[in-house]
Amino acid sequence: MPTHYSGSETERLALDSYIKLQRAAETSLARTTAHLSDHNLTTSQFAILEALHHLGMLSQRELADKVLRSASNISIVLKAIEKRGLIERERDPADNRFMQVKITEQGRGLITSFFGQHVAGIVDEMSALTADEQAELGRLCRKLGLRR
Amino acid sequence: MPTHYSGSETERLALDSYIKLQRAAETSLARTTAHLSDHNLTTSQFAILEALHHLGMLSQRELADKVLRSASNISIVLKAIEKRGLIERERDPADNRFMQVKITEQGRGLITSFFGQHVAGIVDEMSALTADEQAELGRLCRKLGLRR
DNA sequence: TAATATTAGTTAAATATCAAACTAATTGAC
DNA sequence: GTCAATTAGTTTGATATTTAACTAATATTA
Repeated sequence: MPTHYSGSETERLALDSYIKLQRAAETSLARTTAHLSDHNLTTSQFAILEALHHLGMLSQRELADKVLRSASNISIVLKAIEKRGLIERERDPADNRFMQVKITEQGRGLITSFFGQHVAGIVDEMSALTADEQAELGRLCRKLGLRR
Repeated sequence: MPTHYSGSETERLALDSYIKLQRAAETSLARTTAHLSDHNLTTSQFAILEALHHLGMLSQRELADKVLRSASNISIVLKAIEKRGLIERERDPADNRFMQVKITEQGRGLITSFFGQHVAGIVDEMSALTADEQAELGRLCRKLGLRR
């Protein structure tokens, strides 16, 4: 017979809010990124292109920190979108360890071609909550994320 | 020159709460599952074992629905933990399409050996928020996740 | 300045992930 | 009752992801 979890009220509350947070983030992400395959982009590729589009030239280290991925992961995803001509990179002359990564005109064209719809999808997704609720969700998530 | 996003207030609010939700979920997940490697378990393997531990015997389809993964993914992750003796499965005699997947004593022993610490880690993680805030976060996430 | 430590990036090996194509079993429609 | 449609699960091919081991470049320090 399976034993269902039954701890203190504190535990139940923490586990319940934790799992709801994970579920909401996962389903919202899935719904708002489903359209990316129409442009032959993965979520990871899009995240990198978006960062480069909005922030300009970045090193791979900075990119890794922005999108919360390992350096090796960035290396591999960049290789794919570089081959496709969406980004380009070269060594920093001032410090040859660094790569200077930037989005190409083609990459910028691709992003801008659907960025409006992408944002509209996120606005629609979040419209399940009122403006006050969205603000409160943001506040709670920031407080949780900034922990430690 | 990078152009930073600047849309309506509605858009800014939606994008801001959306990205904070994604960030909080990702960092909380990373922090609360970091210890799993001590037991040679991946997050996916743990999610499946946990579901089987708490819910008893499940088909692979049910398991896929529980952990929000594709059927093919379940198939592959189960193969790994089956080889390790943590789960076992056999065809359902009543309907030979179904597999009946269940956790083994060894699997149950492994889970129970650290489940207390796992829960404690989640409680600690969520303790960045007050009880009222956790309840509100849960409510907002549920409302968002149940969308449509 | 020479040895050491740190940092950026790549590669390798392992697992995860999905969609699509597939097999096998059951259900439904006629 | 037979054939079509559906459902469960597996395999394949592609990309993602991490850690660890590695190379190359810069910084530190003695």
